[in-house]
Amino acid sequence: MNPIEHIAQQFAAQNYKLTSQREAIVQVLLDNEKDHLSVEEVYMIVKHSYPHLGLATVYRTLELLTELHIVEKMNFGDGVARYDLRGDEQAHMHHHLICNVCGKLEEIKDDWLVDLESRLEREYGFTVTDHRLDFKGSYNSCKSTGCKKDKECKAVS
Amino acid sequence: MNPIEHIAQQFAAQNYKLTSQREAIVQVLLDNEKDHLSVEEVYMIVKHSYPHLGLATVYRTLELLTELHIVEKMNFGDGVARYDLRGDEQAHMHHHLICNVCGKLEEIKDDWLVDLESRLEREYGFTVTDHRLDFKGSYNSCKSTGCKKDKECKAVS
DNA sequence: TGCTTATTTCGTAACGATTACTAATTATCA
DNA sequence: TGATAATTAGTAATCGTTACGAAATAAGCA
Repeated sequence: MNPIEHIAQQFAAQNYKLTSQREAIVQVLLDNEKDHLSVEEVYMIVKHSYPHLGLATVYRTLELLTELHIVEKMNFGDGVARYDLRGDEQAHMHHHLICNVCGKLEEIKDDWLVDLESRLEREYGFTVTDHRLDFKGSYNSCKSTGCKKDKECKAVS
Repeated sequence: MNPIEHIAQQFAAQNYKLTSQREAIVQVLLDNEKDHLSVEEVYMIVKHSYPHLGLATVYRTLELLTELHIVEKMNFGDGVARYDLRGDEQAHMHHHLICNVCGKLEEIKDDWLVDLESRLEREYGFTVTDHRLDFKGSYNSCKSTGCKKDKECKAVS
């Protein structure tokens, strides 16, 4: 089953319709899976395939996708909400490196925290459903080569 | 040296003055060290000791305290910035538990991530200067007793 | 002490992201 | 088809935050 079909099923399961507008927005997220797009960015991109789509619809759709746990809403302190598609299995394996020099945001998928989470269960009586782990710092290569000019670097702040 | 004096030194070291308004704001933070106050909350509290203090001054002062690394600015997804005094040594030992049931926010000080951070250094060539680790989930006691009525629980969202 | 200059504060206007609202459009289904 | 519900578009309103100009306060110096 391709990703769109899978998402369509998740919509149907909760009695929501995957309209053409919503599908266009989801497609933008799929096409930019590596990024953490803001509403405005999604809006600009989706306009290419769906010129008449309204900004409020992007807000509403991303909110709905968040409720359905198809995307994760995040905030990196730059004043705008950012959204990230997330596979069901990745909830506990999704971390970030944020470079102070170039602003690049790298996503890391690893199961670093499972031990900690079972420890929270034991020692704090706290059952973890989700977590967030961001590291701020700098790539050693950035510090030496002045990576600010690198076009690959996309600042988030 | 008491905390206010220590902070006064940090101000002086960067050629800023610890005015009476700034001192009143810092005192509010010291008095509520366990909480993560928003600007509006600081504003409401500081009015008791300094009725004429303006909202913009609270914004400016908290911004300045952030620059001086005396407080940490955080965002828990409830649409407002929150601020937390932080000791110099705590940068890498400062995590959160956020309860989905009652909204309580618990602060945990532990050195859980030092191993991970040295691993990032080795495997990613990334030097960590700061991190953020939030766990969302629920206290087992909350789930069973309906902790929403507990006055200790302070919602953040 | 007085004068000058820089810093800080105050109140409010402006800004930008987000939400709310109304009318229009589209889908559902009896 | 016709009635009802869901969705969208466009825009006004809201809310947290920032910017701005004028007034107040502090610092430097003759």
